[in-house]
Amino acid sequence: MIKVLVIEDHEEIRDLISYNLGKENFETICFDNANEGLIHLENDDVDIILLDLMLPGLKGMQFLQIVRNNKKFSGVPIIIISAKNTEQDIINGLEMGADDYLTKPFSIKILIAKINAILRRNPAIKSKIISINGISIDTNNYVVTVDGEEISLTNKEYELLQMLLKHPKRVFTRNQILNAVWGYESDVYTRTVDTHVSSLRKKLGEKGSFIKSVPKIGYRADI
Amino acid sequence: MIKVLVIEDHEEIRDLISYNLGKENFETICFDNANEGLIHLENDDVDIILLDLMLPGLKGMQFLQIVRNNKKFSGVPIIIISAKNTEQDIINGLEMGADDYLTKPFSIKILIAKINAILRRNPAIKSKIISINGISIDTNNYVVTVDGEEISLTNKEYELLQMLLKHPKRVFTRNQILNAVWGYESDVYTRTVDTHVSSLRKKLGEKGSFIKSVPKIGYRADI
DNA sequence: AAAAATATGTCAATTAAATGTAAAATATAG
DNA sequence: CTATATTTTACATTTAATTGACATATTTTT
Repeated sequence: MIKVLVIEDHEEIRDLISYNLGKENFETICFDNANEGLIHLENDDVDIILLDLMLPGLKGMQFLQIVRNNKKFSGVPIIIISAKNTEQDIINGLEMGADDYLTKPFSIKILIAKINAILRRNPAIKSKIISINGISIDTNNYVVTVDGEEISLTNKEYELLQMLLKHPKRVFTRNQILNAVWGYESDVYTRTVDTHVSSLRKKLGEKGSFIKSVPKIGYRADI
Repeated sequence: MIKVLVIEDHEEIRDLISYNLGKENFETICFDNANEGLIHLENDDVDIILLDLMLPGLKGMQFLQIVRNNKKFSGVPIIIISAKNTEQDIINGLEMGADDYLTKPFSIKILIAKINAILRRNPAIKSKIISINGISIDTNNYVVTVDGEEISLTNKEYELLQMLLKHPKRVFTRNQILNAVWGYESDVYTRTVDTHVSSLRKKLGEKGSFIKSVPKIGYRADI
């Protein structure tokens, strides 16, 4: 699902955007200020940002500048939605790094068409990276690194690792793991999981010990 | 120099655009009809297209459709500049594949800012030669060289190589490759990809080994 | 606390599955 | 019609997954 970060201090506009994008199957995350938006951006990847300029606290243009100067986020498309509608306002916004600029009042349908046009051109290939405690999984590229060193995992090992790390601390039974990694109809021997856990631990080296067995139940990532 | 193809039947507007873009160091190629624009596109690569909709002969929307359905040009950004200014006109234009839509009368400065915003996001448009590790692809001329020696690839091999090298390290599934190289409606057997990988590796000689298979997933350029 | 019962760890052999590639069949271009 | 490119087929090769055996660890019972 496409995640849209909305930074807009007017509640009615936030609700309007949220409601209409929701109908188009976008997931919206809304904030009434840029500071919180920035924090969210640190913690969760988003696909596109809708940004108001006149905000309390951190101003929209400052937010834009921070995001564009940060390597990690600089690829995220940004559409400015603002009541500032002079030629110079628009030029400033675009030159500062916005991908498009809509002036208020705006048509929600045009907004949606513009979001789609931008996403069409930048297929959300942003790498979803799960990274905990020195182990990171680039889920787009199937690349796993331990302390920066790439290690090579087989498909089952990879899927298993991903499952465990997506919910650290949570205990999974062998059957849950079989269902998730092997598929529901598979009639594989439960203990096959153990073999894969074993080889996964081995490949992870020292870090492998974070995979704890929970006797009589299954395994969990104690990390 | 960035080449801008302008398709606009009003001479004053063509001149206005041409003059102002010239000052910004763009090269403009202007036509008063879409047919000639299309022929030009066939013969010379352009970086971005400015398109009027109400034209004599081939209409702007038809032009847009032709360009977007043609694999060779579908990546070229298009900004529509039109007097058609209803919400539905704009939505149609964007949904048909335009990257932006300016309504007349328009600000030339905003136009320039928008062109820059679009080009900023598609840097690949500017660099037409991909060159990594002794393998280089001149995407203007469809020429591939390995250590300076030109090699001859078939079209599918060429497209495949280009796809892999545009995103080194990234893993592509066989289906992603099929969609990108063969097109969405193609009903070609997945393993055909393998055959082409094989012949591509062979033609690349020693360097061919950079194409790594990722078991159960697909291929990637490990380069 | 020791012994018995049960569970997990891991190696090595086996089985299964995916990839590599040559060559035949088909399609396309000139 | 011929040459070339593309797709499919078939089989060889490689790689991964699974199982069984036994060692080690943990839990339960006495």
